[in-house]
Amino acid sequence: MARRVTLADVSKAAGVGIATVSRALAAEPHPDVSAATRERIRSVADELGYRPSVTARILRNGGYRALSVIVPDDLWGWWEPVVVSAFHAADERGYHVLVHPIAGQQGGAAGVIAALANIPTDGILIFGSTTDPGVKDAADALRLPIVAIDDALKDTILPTISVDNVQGARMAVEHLVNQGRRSIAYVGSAGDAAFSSDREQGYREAVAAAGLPVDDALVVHCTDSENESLVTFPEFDAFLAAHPEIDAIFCEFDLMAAPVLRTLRRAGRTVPDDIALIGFDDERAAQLVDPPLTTIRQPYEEMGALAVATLVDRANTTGAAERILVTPTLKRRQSA
Amino acid sequence: MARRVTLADVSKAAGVGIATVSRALAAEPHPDVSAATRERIRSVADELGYRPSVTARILRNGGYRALSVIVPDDLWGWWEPVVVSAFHAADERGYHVLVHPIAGQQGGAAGVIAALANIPTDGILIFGSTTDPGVKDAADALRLPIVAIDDALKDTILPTISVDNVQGARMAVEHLVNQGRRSIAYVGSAGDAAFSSDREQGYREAVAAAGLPVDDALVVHCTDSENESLVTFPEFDAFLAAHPEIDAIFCEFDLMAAPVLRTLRRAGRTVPDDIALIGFDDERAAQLVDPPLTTIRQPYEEMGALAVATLVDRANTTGAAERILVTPTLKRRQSA
DNA sequence: TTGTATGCGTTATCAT
DNA sequence: ATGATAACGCATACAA
Repeated sequence: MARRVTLADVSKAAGVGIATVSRALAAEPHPDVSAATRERIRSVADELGYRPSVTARILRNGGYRALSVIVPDDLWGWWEPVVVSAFHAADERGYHVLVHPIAGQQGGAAGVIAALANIPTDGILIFGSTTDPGVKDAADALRLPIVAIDDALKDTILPTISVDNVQGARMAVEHLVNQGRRSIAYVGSAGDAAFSSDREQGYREAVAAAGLPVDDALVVHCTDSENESLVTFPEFDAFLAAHPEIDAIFCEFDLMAAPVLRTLRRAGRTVPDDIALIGFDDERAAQLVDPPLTTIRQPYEEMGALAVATLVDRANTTGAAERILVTPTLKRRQSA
Repeated sequence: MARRVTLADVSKAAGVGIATVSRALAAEPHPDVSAATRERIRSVADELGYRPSVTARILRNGGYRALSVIVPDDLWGWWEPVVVSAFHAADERGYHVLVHPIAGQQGGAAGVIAALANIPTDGILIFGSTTDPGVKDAADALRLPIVAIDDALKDTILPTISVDNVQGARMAVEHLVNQGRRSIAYVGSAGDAAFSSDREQGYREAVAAAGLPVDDALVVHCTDSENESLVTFPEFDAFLAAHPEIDAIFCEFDLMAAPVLRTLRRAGRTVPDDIALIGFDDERAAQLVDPPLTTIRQPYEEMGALAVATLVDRANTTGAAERILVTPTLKRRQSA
């Protein structure tokens, strides 16, 4: 691997001073370098294959700012709009944005953060903070401010931005009630994620608030299959058979709607005429299922901007592990 | 914004030489610095909030290598596995990987590349190279090697890695034929992308090779709706009504299968019993539709690794604008 | 118009 | 065990 070509090399080859070369090659050429020498220097630089050292430039000029976004292996598509809005917010503040997929890297999220030691960056935005305290430790070791976007954890060890899941669930059920639905089922996951219990709680609150009976029998928990071949949820299959009277379903998140819809279809039930269906998240899957899914949308744009603002403004502060809640909106499509 | 704390600051505050501080704070502390002074220096550094300058470190030590991956606004999920494999391939060679979403940045892809002038990077991997010659110009201006992953363009101005679309389409049709299907329709897009004509060509070749009549009437081109509310393709609705006799469909890409399946369902046709359906790409959508889609999978892992290899090995070569074809595989699910 | 010298923050070499 | 100093590659203030 040949040594890199520097200004000194070009200057020597062109028989001029280093400073002249620097001036001639600047992005907007210095006005007081003669056109003749500039052309000559340029061609020499070309010949030698000169490439300026971004690193040296940064060291000399200062002012390089970057934020690192750490994204999980799955959920791609979920966080796309968040990253985009984070980009814009960072841009406005003169920050670059680096995206680092965890993607099976050594040590998971904490490992990725540790690797940031060798990358110029000034802050970390991480999706789905795990319970792993190593994440916080790794960030602390680098003295980098960190904020998470996550609603899966009950106890945050990081400053965290989350959607208000209870409120979103209430909005979903209220929409169903407004459509005249009276027997509303809840289809949730079996896990113990915070968003899971929050959404179920919101469902219960809204059902009660509508003056409808809160019936535990109308709450189904489905187990997520490990492999992709999951076509329907056995739990929901059984539930629907036992409760043909329901006229609406609130799915804990959009992805669950795909298997649920398959079951409904096989049972000859129509959506939304027979049974209305509403999801949560408004991710890609919502547009792919049939019919397109009415859902509760997380305010992704706001979340990204908020994360960057928190990160930058907090750069010199100690970041308390508080949770910032943002408000979801109803996205109406055709399933309810 | 306070000036950054440097080694000199710590050294002054601790009353020791700069070198000692450097040694004490090194990742694996130098053995010949006394434990006492090390502890003292550490606590002083802590107090002052010292953060090493990655930039200065790089300048001094050299050896920093990075590759930039430029990803399009849509298609997230499509390129995820490619990026992941690129990560591993880059890692093996000691390269970092930076991901840059285009995400409405000034000047599109070319603008993103131009902005790389201020980011330490040694090569560019771009998804879906556009016809924009500005992309190549921008990369050339930075003297950065660039390779594209794309199968939409006929004439490549960049070294490009593509899946063999003709072969993939043939594989799809052959699979259908092997299932005993005899009246196979082609549902494609109306655009003039290279993959579009290639896949249609592969379809025609395979139909002919199977001794089946190649009937233009069995080829439908559907117009992509701009807004997301596209539920079915009017062109396909009409086609199905006119050709109830078909027993199989090859969709140009997975995403088209969602609207097609809706039409089929409304017409009371069952998949795969009545009509078999096969897609192309094996992206997320394939697993969400009902039934899960049998499809032709692009070898994403291979593509990412190949791109990195090309980039790194080509670093000092002139990159000819050749096209490297990779072979797809059949991914069997339930629609055919 | 062009050249010389300095400093950006590190680490490594050489002294001490 | 620790300190002074050179060098990484660049851009600029200052001289010429």
